Amino acid sequence: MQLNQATDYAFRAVLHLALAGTGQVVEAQSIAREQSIPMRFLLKIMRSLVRGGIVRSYRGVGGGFALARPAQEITLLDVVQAMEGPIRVNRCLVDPRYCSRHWSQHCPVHQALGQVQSALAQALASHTFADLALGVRAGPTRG
Amino acid sequence: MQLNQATDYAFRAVLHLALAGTGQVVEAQSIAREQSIPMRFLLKIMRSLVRGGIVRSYRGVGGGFALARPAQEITLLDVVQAMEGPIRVNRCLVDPRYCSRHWSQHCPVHQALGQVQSALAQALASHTFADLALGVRAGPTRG
DNA sequence: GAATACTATACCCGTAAAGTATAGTTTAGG
DNA sequence: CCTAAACTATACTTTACGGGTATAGTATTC
Repeated sequence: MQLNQATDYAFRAVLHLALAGTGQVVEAQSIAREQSIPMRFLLKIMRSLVRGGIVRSYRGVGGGFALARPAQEITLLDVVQAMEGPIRVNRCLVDPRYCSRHWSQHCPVHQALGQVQSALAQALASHTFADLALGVRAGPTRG
Repeated sequence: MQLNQATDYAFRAVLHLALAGTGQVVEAQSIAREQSIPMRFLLKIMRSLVRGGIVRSYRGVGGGFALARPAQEITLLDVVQAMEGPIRVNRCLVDPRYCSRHWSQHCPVHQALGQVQSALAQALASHTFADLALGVRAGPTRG
């Protein structure tokens, strides 16, 4: 029940780009350095974010990465999904092989977890990187 | 971002006991058989639930397991915590070693994930095993 | 006191997380 | 058009953990 390290790094990287400004190209080198992310691992992460349509990449001299759309249109959920695929609290929610034990179609655990999963997705979707960037600029609020 | 198999089994086991009735002793053998859980693995799981104060165990001939308190006082959250420890969406929320990158105390990612985690805990806590048991008895509702 | 049923540790194996390495492709600029 | 900069693709390594099994032990009932 935990996000993995790569996803956490991805949050920092996207926030970094959001702070630079939408469309502003930043090279991996500087993201890695300032966010303390191992360079090669960051590049791997960035490729997932590119595939997910969250950032754009620019190759060659003067290249780098930039947000593919405004920060207020990128949520935590978008990043989690780009990094880890669709969220699923329990594989039984998605793979019928794991849900046919004894109650088959009408399993109450299944139903309850479905609601939990929706709540989780909604919570993740309610935070945009514009909000987060604001949080940084506003200074310490120690939530 | 997924509950593990042991936790899923634990849900089934606790629900099984809830259906038997609070205080009603059921032996592991029959839980394992009816819920399709490997016997020895189930015993391991039950020990976590005992430690977590969710079920009581009875040794010796005629022994087994029973809910330690009424089903309406046991939530999905209780079981998750008994099985996996306190939920934490990101280790940075709990281990300062993982949160001091660049923004140190006032990290906006940290704050946002804190809210997500609260939402998740609340969603899990909103389902009791009395509710789930009702769902079973009510028959297929296909949520 | 023997059979039953849970307890405690410790072990095993496969897979995935986390990170590294090597080779390749695109682009800017001289 | 060649070179260096910067991302891409793939594959590999290492470690940890999930999922499960095995062995020996302890309590309880009859």
